[in-house]
Amino acid sequence: MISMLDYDDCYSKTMPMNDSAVDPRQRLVLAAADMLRQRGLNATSVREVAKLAQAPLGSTYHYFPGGKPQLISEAVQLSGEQVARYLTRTFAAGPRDGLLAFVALWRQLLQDKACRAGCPVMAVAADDSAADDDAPMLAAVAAAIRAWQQPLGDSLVTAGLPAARAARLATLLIAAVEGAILLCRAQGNTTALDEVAEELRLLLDNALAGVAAQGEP
Amino acid sequence: MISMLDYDDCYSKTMPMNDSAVDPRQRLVLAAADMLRQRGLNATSVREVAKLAQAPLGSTYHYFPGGKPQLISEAVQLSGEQVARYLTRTFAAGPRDGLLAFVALWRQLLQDKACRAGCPVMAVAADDSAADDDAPMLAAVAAAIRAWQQPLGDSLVTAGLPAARAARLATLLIAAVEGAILLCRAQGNTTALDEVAEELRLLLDNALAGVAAQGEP
DNA sequence: AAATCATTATAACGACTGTCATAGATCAAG
DNA sequence: CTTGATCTATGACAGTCGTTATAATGATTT
Repeated sequence: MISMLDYDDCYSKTMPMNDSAVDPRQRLVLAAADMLRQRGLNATSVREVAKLAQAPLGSTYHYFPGGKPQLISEAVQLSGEQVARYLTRTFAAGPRDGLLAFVALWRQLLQDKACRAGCPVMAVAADDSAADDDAPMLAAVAAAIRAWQQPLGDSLVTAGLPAARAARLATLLIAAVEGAILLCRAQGNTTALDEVAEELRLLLDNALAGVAAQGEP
Repeated sequence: MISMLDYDDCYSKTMPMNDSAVDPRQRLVLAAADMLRQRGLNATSVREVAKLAQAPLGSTYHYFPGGKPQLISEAVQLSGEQVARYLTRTFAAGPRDGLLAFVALWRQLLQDKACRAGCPVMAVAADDSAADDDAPMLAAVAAAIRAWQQPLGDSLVTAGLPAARAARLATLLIAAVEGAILLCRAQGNTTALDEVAEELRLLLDNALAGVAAQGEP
Protein backbone atom coordinates (compact mmCIF):
# COMPACT_ATOMS: atom_id res chain seq x y z
CA MET A 1 0.00 0.00 0.00
CA ILE A 2 1.13 3.48 -0.82
CA SER A 3 2.31 5.62 2.01
CA MET A 4 -0.57 8.01 2.02
CA LEU A 5 0.79 10.61 4.33
CA ASP A 6 3.79 11.87 2.39
CA TYR A 7 2.19 15.22 2.61
CA ASP A 8 5.43 17.02 2.05
CA ASP A 9 5.55 15.96 -1.56
CA CYS A 10 2.55 18.09 -2.26
CA TYR A 11 2.62 20.73 0.42
CA SER A 12 5.69 21.00 2.56
CA LYS A 13 4.92 21.80 6.16
CA THR A 14 7.63 24.41 6.13
CA MET A 15 6.72 26.10 2.92
CA PRO A 16 9.76 27.52 1.15
CA MET A 17 8.02 30.76 0.43
CA ASN A 18 10.42 32.58 2.72
CA ASP A 19 13.42 30.38 2.09
CA SER A 20 15.92 32.66 0.41
CA ALA A 21 17.42 29.69 -1.40
CA VAL A 22 14.36 29.63 -3.62
CA ASP A 23 14.28 32.33 -6.24
CA PRO A 24 11.97 35.24 -5.48
CA ARG A 25 9.62 34.55 -8.33
CA GLN A 26 8.71 31.09 -7.10
CA ARG A 27 8.54 32.36 -3.55
CA LEU A 28 5.87 34.81 -4.67
CA VAL A 29 3.84 32.09 -6.33
CA LEU A 30 4.07 29.86 -3.27
CA ALA A 31 3.10 32.69 -0.96
CA ALA A 32 0.13 33.55 -3.15
CA ALA A 33 -1.03 29.95 -3.11
CA ASP A 34 -0.75 29.78 0.66
CA MET A 35 -2.73 32.94 1.07
CA LEU A 36 -5.43 31.82 -1.34
CA ARG A 37 -5.78 28.72 0.76
CA GLN A 38 -6.56 30.59 3.92
CA ARG A 39 -8.16 33.86 2.88
CA GLY A 40 -9.64 33.47 -0.55
CA LEU A 41 -9.05 35.42 -3.72
CA ASN A 42 -10.20 38.92 -2.90
CA ALA A 43 -8.62 38.93 0.54
CA THR A 44 -5.27 37.99 -0.97
CA SER A 45 -3.52 41.27 -1.69
CA VAL A 46 -0.41 41.70 -3.77
CA ARG A 47 1.23 43.64 -0.96
CA GLU A 48 0.75 40.95 1.62
CA VAL A 49 1.85 38.24 -0.75
CA ALA A 50 5.06 40.15 -1.36
CA LYS A 51 5.56 40.64 2.36
CA LEU A 52 4.99 36.95 3.06
CA ALA A 53 7.44 36.02 0.33
CA GLN A 54 9.92 38.57 1.67
CA ALA A 55 10.08 40.13 -1.75
CA PRO A 56 9.73 43.83 -2.54
CA LEU A 57 6.40 44.93 -3.91
CA GLY A 58 8.04 46.27 -7.04
CA SER A 59 9.43 42.84 -7.83
CA THR A 60 5.94 41.47 -8.06
CA TYR A 61 5.16 43.55 -11.10
CA HIS A 62 8.60 42.87 -12.49
CA TYR A 63 8.12 39.12 -12.43
CA PHE A 64 4.41 39.25 -13.18
CA PRO A 65 3.77 42.07 -15.63
CA GLY A 66 0.23 40.76 -15.95
CA GLY A 67 -0.39 41.89 -12.39
CA LYS A 68 -2.50 40.07 -9.87
CA PRO A 69 -4.38 37.93 -12.40
CA GLN A 70 -1.11 36.47 -13.64
CA LEU A 71 0.23 35.89 -10.14
CA ILE A 72 -2.96 34.18 -9.05
CA SER A 73 -3.17 32.14 -12.23
CA GLU A 74 0.33 30.81 -11.71
CA ALA A 75 -0.42 30.01 -8.08
CA VAL A 76 -3.50 28.09 -9.13
CA GLN A 77 -1.57 26.35 -11.86
CA LEU A 78 1.24 25.34 -9.53
CA SER A 79 -1.09 24.08 -6.81
CA GLY A 80 -3.16 22.27 -9.38
CA GLU A 81 -0.15 20.53 -10.86
CA GLN A 82 1.14 19.51 -7.44
CA VAL A 83 -2.16 17.91 -6.59
CA ALA A 84 -2.40 16.35 -10.05
CA ARG A 85 1.02 14.74 -9.62
CA TYR A 86 0.02 13.47 -6.21
CA LEU A 87 -3.19 12.03 -7.58
CA THR A 88 -1.42 10.41 -10.52
CA ARG A 89 1.01 8.74 -8.16
CA THR A 90 -1.45 7.58 -5.54
CA PHE A 91 -4.25 6.49 -7.86
CA ALA A 92 -1.79 4.37 -9.79
CA ALA A 93 -2.10 1.89 -6.90
CA GLY A 94 -5.83 1.59 -7.52
CA PRO A 95 -8.88 3.74 -6.85
CA ARG A 96 -9.28 2.65 -3.27
CA ASP A 97 -5.77 3.49 -2.16
CA GLY A 98 -5.89 6.63 -4.23
CA LEU A 99 -9.02 7.83 -2.51
CA LEU A 100 -7.52 7.20 0.90
CA ALA A 101 -4.43 9.16 -0.05
CA PHE A 102 -6.51 11.96 -1.55
CA VAL A 103 -8.52 12.29 1.62
CA ALA A 104 -5.46 12.01 3.83
CA LEU A 105 -3.81 14.84 1.96
CA TRP A 106 -6.56 17.32 2.70
CA ARG A 107 -7.19 15.98 6.16
CA GLN A 108 -3.59 16.66 7.06
CA LEU A 109 -3.76 20.17 5.67
CA LEU A 110 -6.95 20.95 7.59
CA GLN A 111 -5.46 19.63 10.80
CA ASP A 112 -2.20 21.54 10.40
CA LYS A 113 -3.97 24.80 9.80
CA ALA A 114 -6.77 24.31 12.35
CA CYS A 115 -9.35 23.99 9.58
CA ARG A 116 -8.52 27.49 8.42
CA ALA A 117 -7.13 26.30 5.11
CA GLY A 118 -8.61 25.06 1.91
CA CYS A 119 -7.79 24.47 -1.70
CA PRO A 120 -6.37 27.42 -3.67
CA VAL A 121 -8.01 26.19 -6.84
CA MET A 122 -11.47 26.10 -5.32
CA ALA A 123 -10.88 29.39 -3.53
CA VAL A 124 -10.53 31.07 -6.89
CA ALA A 125 -13.47 29.19 -8.31
CA ALA A 126 -15.68 30.34 -5.45
CA ASP A 127 -14.51 33.92 -5.22
CA ASP A 128 -13.89 35.22 -8.70
CA SER A 129 -16.38 37.61 -10.18
CA ALA A 130 -15.89 36.18 -13.67
CA ALA A 131 -15.24 39.65 -15.02
CA ASP A 132 -12.92 40.59 -17.85
CA ASP A 133 -9.51 40.26 -16.25
CA ASP A 134 -10.52 37.16 -14.36
CA ALA A 135 -10.58 35.02 -17.47
CA PRO A 136 -7.02 33.67 -17.11
CA MET A 137 -7.68 32.77 -13.50
CA LEU A 138 -10.81 30.84 -14.31
CA ALA A 139 -9.00 29.11 -17.15
CA ALA A 140 -6.27 28.01 -14.75
CA VAL A 141 -8.89 26.64 -12.39
CA ALA A 142 -10.65 24.72 -15.14
CA ALA A 143 -7.35 23.30 -16.36
CA ALA A 144 -6.42 22.17 -12.87
CA ILE A 145 -9.71 20.39 -12.43
CA ARG A 146 -9.31 18.62 -15.75
CA ALA A 147 -5.82 17.55 -14.73
CA TRP A 148 -7.30 16.01 -11.56
CA GLN A 149 -10.05 14.14 -13.35
CA GLN A 150 -7.60 12.43 -15.67
CA PRO A 151 -5.69 10.19 -13.22
CA LEU A 152 -8.84 9.36 -11.28
CA GLY A 153 -10.68 8.35 -14.42
CA ASP A 154 -7.73 6.34 -15.69
CA SER A 155 -7.46 4.49 -12.44
CA LEU A 156 -11.15 3.61 -12.47
CA VAL A 157 -10.98 2.45 -16.07
CA THR A 158 -7.97 0.29 -15.29
CA ALA A 159 -9.95 -1.18 -12.42
CA GLY A 160 -12.55 -2.26 -14.93
CA LEU A 161 -15.19 0.43 -15.01
CA PRO A 162 -16.63 1.72 -18.29
CA ALA A 163 -15.22 5.06 -19.39
CA ALA A 164 -18.42 7.04 -18.90
CA ARG A 165 -18.96 5.71 -15.40
CA ALA A 166 -15.32 6.30 -14.54
CA ALA A 167 -15.56 9.92 -15.65
CA ARG A 168 -18.67 10.50 -13.58
CA LEU A 169 -17.13 8.89 -10.53
CA ALA A 170 -13.98 10.97 -10.91
CA THR A 171 -16.08 14.12 -10.93
CA LEU A 172 -18.00 12.94 -7.88
CA LEU A 173 -14.84 12.18 -5.92
CA ILE A 174 -13.40 15.61 -6.60
CA ALA A 175 -16.64 17.46 -5.94
CA ALA A 176 -17.35 15.57 -2.73
CA VAL A 177 -13.88 16.02 -1.27
CA GLU A 178 -13.71 19.69 -2.18
CA GLY A 179 -17.19 20.26 -0.84
CA ALA A 180 -16.28 18.47 2.36
CA ILE A 181 -13.32 20.80 2.79
CA LEU A 182 -15.73 23.71 2.76
CA LEU A 183 -17.91 22.04 5.37
CA CYS A 184 -14.87 21.44 7.54
CA ARG A 185 -13.86 25.07 7.29
CA ALA A 186 -17.28 26.13 8.45
CA GLN A 187 -17.58 23.62 11.26
CA GLY A 188 -14.04 23.85 12.52
CA ASN A 189 -13.37 20.14 12.48
CA THR A 190 -12.68 17.34 10.03
CA THR A 191 -15.82 15.35 10.74
CA ALA A 192 -17.43 16.13 7.40
CA LEU A 193 -14.38 15.00 5.47
CA ASP A 194 -14.20 11.78 7.47
CA GLU A 195 -17.87 11.04 6.86
CA VAL A 196 -17.56 11.77 3.16
CA ALA A 197 -14.44 9.64 2.92
CA GLU A 198 -16.16 6.68 4.51
CA GLU A 199 -19.12 6.87 2.15
CA LEU A 200 -16.92 7.30 -0.89
CA ARG A 201 -14.91 4.28 0.17
CA LEU A 202 -18.08 2.20 0.42
CA LEU A 203 -19.19 3.52 -2.95
CA LEU A 204 -15.91 2.58 -4.62
CA ASP A 205 -15.88 -0.87 -3.03
CA ASN A 206 -19.38 -1.41 -4.28
CA ALA A 207 -18.68 -0.28 -7.82
CA LEU A 208 -15.47 -2.32 -8.06
CA ALA A 209 -17.04 -5.41 -6.48
CA GLY A 210 -19.60 -5.36 -9.26
CA VAL A 211 -16.77 -5.38 -11.76
CA ALA A 212 -14.97 -8.26 -10.07
CA ALA A 213 -18.14 -10.35 -9.97
CA GLN A 214 -18.72 -9.71 -13.64
CA GLY A 215 -15.10 -10.16 -14.69
CA GLU A 216 -14.18 -13.61 -13.35
CA PRO A 217 -16.94 -16.13 -13.77
CA MET B 1 -43.56 12.94 -7.48
CA ILE B 2 -42.78 16.35 -6.13
CA SER B 3 -42.64 19.20 -8.56
CA MET B 4 -38.94 19.74 -8.40
CA LEU B 5 -38.74 23.00 -10.24
CA ASP B 6 -40.69 25.30 -7.98
CA TYR B 7 -37.55 27.28 -7.83
CA ASP B 8 -39.32 30.46 -6.94
CA ASP B 9 -40.10 29.22 -3.49
CA CYS B 10 -36.48 29.19 -2.61
CA TYR B 11 -35.00 31.78 -4.88
CA SER B 12 -37.35 33.91 -6.89
CA LYS B 13 -36.23 34.65 -10.40
CA THR B 14 -37.24 38.24 -9.95
CA MET B 15 -35.70 38.87 -6.61
CA PRO B 16 -37.61 41.44 -4.57
CA MET B 17 -34.43 43.15 -3.53
CA ASN B 18 -35.42 46.25 -5.46
CA ASP B 19 -39.16 45.90 -5.01
CA SER B 20 -40.13 48.91 -2.97
CA ALA B 21 -43.05 46.96 -1.51
CA VAL B 22 -40.57 45.02 0.60
CA ASP B 23 -39.18 46.90 3.54
CA PRO B 24 -35.67 48.23 3.08
CA ARG B 25 -34.14 46.05 5.73
CA GLN B 26 -35.12 42.83 4.03
CA ARG B 27 -34.19 44.27 0.66
CA LEU B 28 -30.69 44.78 1.99
CA VAL B 29 -30.44 41.20 3.21
CA LEU B 30 -31.69 39.85 -0.11
CA ALA B 31 -29.30 42.02 -2.07
CA ALA B 32 -26.41 40.89 0.12
CA ALA B 33 -27.30 37.26 -0.46
CA ASP B 34 -27.49 37.76 -4.20
CA MET B 35 -24.13 39.44 -4.25
CA LEU B 36 -22.52 36.75 -2.13
CA ARG B 37 -23.77 34.25 -4.62
CA GLN B 38 -22.01 35.82 -7.56
CA ARG B 39 -18.97 37.59 -6.17
CA GLY B 40 -18.03 36.03 -2.88
CA LEU B 41 -17.64 37.55 0.56
CA ASN B 42 -14.79 40.00 0.14
CA ALA B 43 -16.02 41.29 -3.21
CA THR B 44 -19.40 42.07 -1.68
CA SER B 45 -19.20 45.66 -0.50
CA VAL B 46 -21.69 47.37 1.73
CA ARG B 47 -21.99 50.23 -0.73
CA GLU B 48 -22.88 48.05 -3.65
CA VAL B 49 -25.33 46.04 -1.61
CA ALA B 50 -27.08 49.25 -0.63
CA LYS B 51 -27.11 50.39 -4.23
CA LEU B 52 -28.53 47.10 -5.43
CA ALA B 53 -31.20 47.25 -2.75
CA GLN B 54 -31.92 50.87 -3.66
CA ALA B 55 -31.37 51.80 -0.06
CA PRO B 56 -29.17 54.62 1.20
CA LEU B 57 -25.80 53.64 2.56
CA GLY B 58 -26.62 55.23 5.88
CA SER B 59 -29.60 52.97 6.29
CA THR B 60 -27.35 49.95 6.21
CA TYR B 61 -25.72 50.92 9.47
CA HIS B 62 -29.04 51.96 10.89
CA TYR B 63 -30.60 48.55 10.33
CA PHE B 64 -27.40 46.62 10.93
CA PRO B 65 -25.46 48.33 13.71
CA GLY B 66 -23.16 45.34 13.72
CA GLY B 67 -21.91 46.42 10.31
CA LYS B 68 -20.98 44.13 7.50
CA PRO B 69 -20.61 41.00 9.65
CA GLN B 70 -24.20 41.34 10.82
CA LEU B 71 -25.51 42.00 7.32
CA ILE B 72 -23.65 39.02 5.89
CA SER B 73 -24.66 36.79 8.78
CA GLU B 74 -28.32 37.57 8.23
CA ALA B 75 -27.97 36.99 4.50
CA VAL B 76 -26.40 33.61 5.16
CA GLN B 77 -29.05 32.78 7.72
CA LEU B 78 -31.88 33.72 5.38
CA SER B 79 -30.46 31.80 2.43
CA GLY B 80 -29.75 28.85 4.67
CA GLU B 81 -33.27 28.77 6.01
CA GLN B 82 -34.78 29.03 2.55
CA VAL B 83 -32.78 26.06 1.36
CA ALA B 84 -33.52 24.17 4.56
CA ARG B 85 -37.25 24.66 4.08
CA TYR B 86 -36.96 23.52 0.50
CA LEU B 87 -35.02 20.44 1.56
CA THR B 88 -37.48 19.62 4.31
CA ARG B 89 -40.34 19.80 1.87
CA THR B 90 -38.75 17.88 -0.98
CA PHE B 91 -37.03 15.18 1.06
CA ALA B 92 -40.29 14.42 2.79
CA ALA B 93 -41.22 12.56 -0.40
CA GLY B 94 -38.25 10.26 0.03
CA PRO B 95 -34.50 10.58 -0.48
CA ARG B 96 -34.60 9.92 -4.18
CA ASP B 97 -37.11 12.61 -5.04
CA GLY B 98 -35.43 14.91 -2.57
CA LEU B 99 -32.08 14.50 -4.26
CA LEU B 100 -33.57 15.21 -7.66
CA ALA B 101 -35.20 18.36 -6.34
CA PHE B 102 -32.01 19.42 -4.57
CA VAL B 103 -30.01 19.07 -7.75
CA ALA B 104 -32.70 20.72 -9.86
CA LEU B 105 -32.68 23.73 -7.56
CA TRP B 106 -29.01 24.48 -8.08
CA ARG B 107 -29.05 23.48 -11.70
CA GLN B 108 -31.72 26.05 -12.36
CA LEU B 109 -29.76 28.74 -10.55
CA LEU B 110 -26.59 27.96 -12.47
CA GLN B 111 -28.42 28.06 -15.75
CA ASP B 112 -30.21 31.31 -14.98
CA LYS B 113 -27.00 33.06 -14.04
CA ALA B 114 -24.80 31.52 -16.73
CA CYS B 115 -22.87 29.51 -14.15
CA ARG B 116 -21.81 32.76 -12.50
CA ALA B 117 -23.73 32.05 -9.33
CA GLY B 118 -23.24 29.82 -6.36
CA CYS B 119 -24.38 29.28 -2.84
CA PRO B 120 -24.10 32.24 -0.45
CA VAL B 121 -23.48 29.93 2.46
CA MET B 122 -20.53 28.25 0.80
CA ALA B 123 -19.24 31.56 -0.52
CA VAL B 124 -18.79 32.73 3.05
CA ALA B 125 -17.31 29.40 4.10
CA ALA B 126 -14.73 29.59 1.35
CA ASP B 127 -13.84 33.23 1.64
CA ASP B 128 -13.79 34.20 5.27
CA SER B 129 -10.47 34.77 6.93
CA ALA B 130 -11.73 33.33 10.22
CA ALA B 131 -10.56 36.44 12.01
CA ASP B 132 -12.14 38.08 15.04
CA ASP B 133 -15.18 39.76 13.56
CA ASP B 134 -15.87 36.86 11.24
CA ALA B 135 -17.04 34.61 14.06
CA PRO B 136 -20.76 35.39 13.66
CA MET B 137 -20.56 34.77 9.93
CA LEU B 138 -18.91 31.39 10.36
CA ALA B 139 -21.46 30.52 13.01
CA ALA B 140 -24.28 31.34 10.60
CA VAL B 141 -22.69 29.12 7.98
CA ALA B 142 -22.31 26.22 10.39
CA ALA B 143 -25.89 26.59 11.54
CA ALA B 144 -27.15 26.59 7.97
CA ILE B 145 -25.27 23.41 7.17
CA ARG B 146 -26.65 21.70 10.25
CA ALA B 147 -30.14 22.76 9.23
CA TRP B 148 -29.59 21.11 5.85
CA GLN B 149 -28.28 17.87 7.25
CA GLN B 150 -31.33 17.40 9.42
CA PRO B 151 -34.05 16.83 6.79
CA LEU B 152 -31.72 14.73 4.64
CA GLY B 153 -30.80 12.52 7.54
CA ASP B 154 -34.42 12.20 8.66
CA SER B 155 -35.50 11.21 5.20
CA LEU B 156 -32.83 8.53 4.97
CA VAL B 157 -33.71 7.16 8.39
CA THR B 158 -37.36 7.03 7.45
CA ALA B 159 -36.34 5.14 4.33
CA GLY B 160 -34.79 2.53 6.58
CA LEU B 161 -31.12 3.40 6.92
CA PRO B 162 -29.35 3.32 10.28
CA ALA B 163 -28.87 6.73 11.87
CA ALA B 164 -25.08 6.78 11.51
CA ARG B 165 -25.20 5.84 7.86
CA ALA B 166 -27.95 8.35 7.21
CA ALA B 167 -25.90 11.12 8.78
CA ARG B 168 -22.87 10.24 6.68
CA LEU B 169 -24.91 10.11 3.52
CA ALA B 170 -26.52 13.45 4.27
CA THR B 171 -23.09 15.01 4.63
CA LEU B 172 -21.96 13.41 1.39
CA LEU B 173 -24.96 14.69 -0.53
CA ILE B 174 -24.42 18.24 0.64
CA ALA B 175 -20.68 18.18 0.11
CA ALA B 176 -20.94 16.63 -3.34
CA VAL B 177 -23.61 19.02 -4.60
CA GLU B 178 -21.87 22.09 -3.22
CA GLY B 179 -18.55 20.91 -4.60
CA ALA B 180 -20.15 20.30 -7.97
CA ILE B 181 -21.43 23.87 -7.98
CA LEU B 182 -17.85 25.05 -7.66
CA LEU B 183 -16.77 22.85 -10.54
CA CYS B 184 -19.60 24.22 -12.66
CA ARG B 185 -18.55 27.78 -11.90
CA ALA B 186 -15.04 27.02 -13.02
CA GLN B 187 -15.99 25.12 -16.14
CA GLY B 188 -18.84 27.34 -17.23
CA ASN B 189 -21.37 24.56 -17.66
CA THR B 190 -23.50 22.25 -15.57
CA THR B 191 -21.85 19.02 -16.66
CA ALA B 192 -20.20 18.40 -13.31
CA LEU B 193 -23.45 18.80 -11.43
CA ASP B 194 -25.22 16.44 -13.82
CA GLU B 195 -22.52 13.81 -13.47
CA VAL B 196 -22.53 14.10 -9.70
CA ALA B 197 -26.32 13.91 -9.61
CA GLU B 198 -26.33 10.72 -11.65
CA GLU B 199 -23.81 9.02 -9.39
CA LEU B 200 -25.56 10.14 -6.24
CA ARG B 201 -28.81 8.78 -7.60
CA LEU B 202 -27.19 5.41 -8.24
CA LEU B 203 -25.69 5.49 -4.77
CA LEU B 204 -29.02 6.20 -3.12
CA ASP B 205 -30.80 3.51 -5.13
CA ASN B 206 -28.14 1.06 -4.09
CA ALA B 207 -28.30 1.92 -0.42
CA LEU B 208 -32.09 1.86 -0.33
CA ALA B 209 -32.29 -1.36 -2.36
CA GLY B 210 -30.16 -2.99 0.29
CA VAL B 211 -32.67 -1.88 2.88
CA ALA B 212 -35.62 -3.20 0.90
CA ALA B 213 -33.93 -6.58 0.39
CA GLN B 214 -33.26 -6.81 4.11
CA GLY B 215 -36.62 -5.52 5.21
CA GLU B 216 -39.06 -7.82 3.41
CA PRO B 217 -37.83 -11.43 3.39
C1' DA C 1 36.73 49.84 -16.55
C1' DA C 2 32.58 50.62 -19.02
C1' DA C 3 28.15 49.55 -20.35
C1' DT C 4 24.16 46.79 -20.34
C1' DC C 5 20.94 44.39 -18.04
C1' DA C 6 18.00 42.59 -14.16
C1' DT C 7 16.35 43.71 -9.86
C1' DT C 8 15.14 46.68 -5.98
C1' DA C 9 13.58 50.69 -3.49
C1' DT C 10 10.44 54.52 -2.80
C1' DA C 11 6.72 57.10 -3.56
C1' DA C 12 2.72 58.12 -5.38
C1' DC C 13 -1.80 57.70 -8.16
C1' DG C 14 -6.86 57.15 -8.14
C1' DA C 15 -10.29 54.18 -6.68
C1' DC C 16 -12.26 51.57 -3.42
C1' DT C 17 -13.18 49.71 1.41
C1' DG C 18 -15.81 49.69 6.23
C1' DT C 19 -17.35 52.88 9.32
C1' DC C 20 -19.09 56.89 11.43
C1' DA C 21 -20.99 61.70 12.44
C1' DT C 22 -24.16 64.89 11.58
C1' DA C 23 -27.86 67.34 9.52
C1' DG C 24 -32.27 66.93 7.24
C1' DA C 25 -36.55 64.62 6.39
C1' DT C 26 -40.62 61.87 7.62
C1' DC C 27 -44.22 60.60 10.54
C1' DA C 28 -46.81 58.89 14.73
C1' DA C 29 -48.15 60.10 19.46
C1' DG C 30 -49.35 63.38 22.96
C1' DC D 1 -49.05 72.07 16.79
C1' DT D 2 -45.36 70.21 19.00
C1' DT D 3 -42.50 66.70 20.62
C1' DG D 4 -39.88 62.54 19.87
C1' DA D 5 -38.39 58.73 17.44
C1' DT D 6 -37.33 56.63 13.22
C1' DC D 7 -35.29 56.89 8.92
C1' DT D 8 -32.70 59.28 5.08
C1' DA D 9 -29.13 62.07 3.01
C1' DT D 10 -24.54 63.66 2.64
C1' DG D 11 -19.99 63.80 3.32
C1' DA D 12 -16.04 62.63 5.40
C1' DC D 13 -12.40 59.65 8.13
C1' DA D 14 -8.48 56.56 7.74
C1' DG D 15 -7.06 52.70 5.55
C1' DT D 16 -6.20 49.39 1.77
C1' DC D 17 -6.49 48.02 -2.90
C1' DG D 18 -4.03 47.27 -7.75
C1' DT D 19 -0.97 49.59 -10.36
C1' DT D 20 2.68 52.57 -12.17
C1' DA D 21 6.67 55.75 -12.60
C1' DT D 22 11.10 56.68 -11.52
C1' DA D 23 15.49 56.49 -9.33
C1' DA D 24 18.94 53.73 -7.23
C1' DT D 25 21.15 49.48 -6.82
C1' DG D 26 23.50 45.21 -8.09
C1' DA D 27 25.51 41.92 -11.17
C1' DT D 28 27.17 40.38 -15.75
C1' DT D 29 29.12 40.96 -19.83
C1' DT D 30 31.97 43.49 -23.32
